[in-house]
Amino acid sequence: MRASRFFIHTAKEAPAEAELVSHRLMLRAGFVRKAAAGIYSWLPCGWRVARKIAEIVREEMDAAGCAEIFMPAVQPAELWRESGRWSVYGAELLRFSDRHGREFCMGPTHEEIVSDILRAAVSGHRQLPVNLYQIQTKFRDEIRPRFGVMRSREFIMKDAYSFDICEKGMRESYETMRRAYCRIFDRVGLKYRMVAADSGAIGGDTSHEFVVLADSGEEEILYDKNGNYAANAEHVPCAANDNGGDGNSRPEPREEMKKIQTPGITTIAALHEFLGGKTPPARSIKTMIARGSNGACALLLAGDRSLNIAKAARQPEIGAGAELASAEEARELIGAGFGSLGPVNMQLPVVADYSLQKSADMVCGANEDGYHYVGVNFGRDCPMPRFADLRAAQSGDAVPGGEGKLSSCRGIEVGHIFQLGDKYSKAMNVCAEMPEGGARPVLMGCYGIGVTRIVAAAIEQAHDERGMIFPDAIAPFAAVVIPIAPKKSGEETRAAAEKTYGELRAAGIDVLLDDRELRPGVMFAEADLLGIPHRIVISPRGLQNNEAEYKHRAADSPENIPAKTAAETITKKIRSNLAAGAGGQISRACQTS
RNA sequence: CGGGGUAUAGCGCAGCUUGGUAGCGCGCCUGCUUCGGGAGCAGGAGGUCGUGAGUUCAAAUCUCGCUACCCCGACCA
Repeated sequence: MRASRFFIHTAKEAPAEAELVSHRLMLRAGFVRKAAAGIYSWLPCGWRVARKIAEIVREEMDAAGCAEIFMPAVQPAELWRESGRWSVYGAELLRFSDRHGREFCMGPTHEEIVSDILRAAVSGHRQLPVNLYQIQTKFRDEIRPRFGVMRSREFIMKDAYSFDICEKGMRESYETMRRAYCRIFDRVGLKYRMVAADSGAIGGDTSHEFVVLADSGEEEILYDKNGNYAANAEHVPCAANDNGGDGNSRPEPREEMKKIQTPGITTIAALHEFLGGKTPPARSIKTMIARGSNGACALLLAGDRSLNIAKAARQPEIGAGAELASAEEARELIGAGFGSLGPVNMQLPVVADYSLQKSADMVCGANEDGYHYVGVNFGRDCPMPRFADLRAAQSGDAVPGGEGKLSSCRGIEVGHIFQLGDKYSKAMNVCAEMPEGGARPVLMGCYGIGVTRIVAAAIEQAHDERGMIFPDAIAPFAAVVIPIAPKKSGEETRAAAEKTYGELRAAGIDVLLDDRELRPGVMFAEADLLGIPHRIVISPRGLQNNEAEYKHRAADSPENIPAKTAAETITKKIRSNLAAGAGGQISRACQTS
């Protein structure tokens, strides 16, 4: 591609609205242009990156035995009513009507449509298994779109759906996808981890997330440095024998329970200070009121720990749809506000986190505004609560089922694979005649990759003050040839640049020739901003010694190489980089559970 | 959805307090010079000041409504 005929519009300044690095750089580099909140046009440079990612995904999905289809972005309400999701999905589903008043939505995902396709086409087990995928625009009406294409409302996603007749088959399909995903992210060239996303109601590996490592990521990952464990922090179980804090130190009560006046004290930190620092937050009882389908319940945690609401939902006292009660509800149920609650004389059922199991002489609210109890002990001053795993795991907790402590890092979710079982096939009657006779719902899996989000994640992961730094496989161009050729005396330089450019093209390298005859500084700045990994500069000065200058985007300084064989040299580098990503050997990032 | 903020040329901003018919930088166009890290000089194009109403002789500026966008919050008692 010749820069003179391409569409490169960069800016020195980014619009004020962008605060995330990737968003700023994408706007400065002219990757995208916003059309509305969370809705973007993809301009040529950005689109090249997105396309390259999509193409890698496509190749690996095809190689894994999936068949590409293309489903409608606009979907009829009737299918969503059939699956039950029309009423469940909420405001994130963008709904509208056509001229006849028929209801539709913009697809946030495609289980309904693909199920409808399957039930029409498949009737017997001999036609399965099948795995269909598409690369499509999705729409989710996010409450608050932000970070550019990282959390946009309209985005491009690869979604695949597998259909099997038995659980073993579903697991095999899942495993095939897991491996394909590892190959995809290896090839894309990013640092990532596959992490457990659900410890499993069904048991086993039912869901994995693929997370690109970046400090600005919204997901927290907890992992074992020895590589035996990695999971989304939200899904890390805390074991019964891991009590955290200083909870192991005082098994026997030493103090009598006393009620003390604590005017205006409603936080653990304020209480700690009020008590003169004597009772650490770990021995303060944090009492929260949660309710779900089964009722309301008081949850107790060590004061230095946080609740994981999903874990609360697993308690029989609470049940599905668990939410924390509002301050008004708490007052109605208990008669005291937040910060003054506690297990002593608590009318609601009580469940305590393991973090309190070995604590004695604790502090808690007195269920009366302005009062706390000190010297509280379970079993003596209030009934011994049932202990359960309620808290959010954090760095320093024990590795589940293993040795040592968890470490923490941040990442961006770019892929997620699930075993769905018969949830949709049952609701939508996707059945197949089984080998043993009789029709049964088929078992599904679904597998997503955020194509456009990967663009932002890649930039988030690798950039410097001058701009983006792309891996070879997804850079807008793998290489750029820059002639430094003054209008009057640059004939020879231009010719040499053309020659190198031609040779690179002939070798199949995706190369940009910057033939715009701009000042060198401008061309360098743009090449750096765009993150083009390999740069060859041809100058009159170099040509006198038969040399070209080569610099990798991430390198500190350039090196001189023979001009004659410059194209060959770069071709070799790029080919070896691409081969390393597609090496067949799945990277270590994928070997954690 | 609650709170806060912003809206002036393609982008970044000033002007608004104290009303008088719009300006700066980047970018764009023309010319000359320059040519290894976002050039210099000279000339030029480009704006219904988000939108609707109101106040006024006069509104970017004051008042009210609307819309869009951004930020914070919407689980830690």
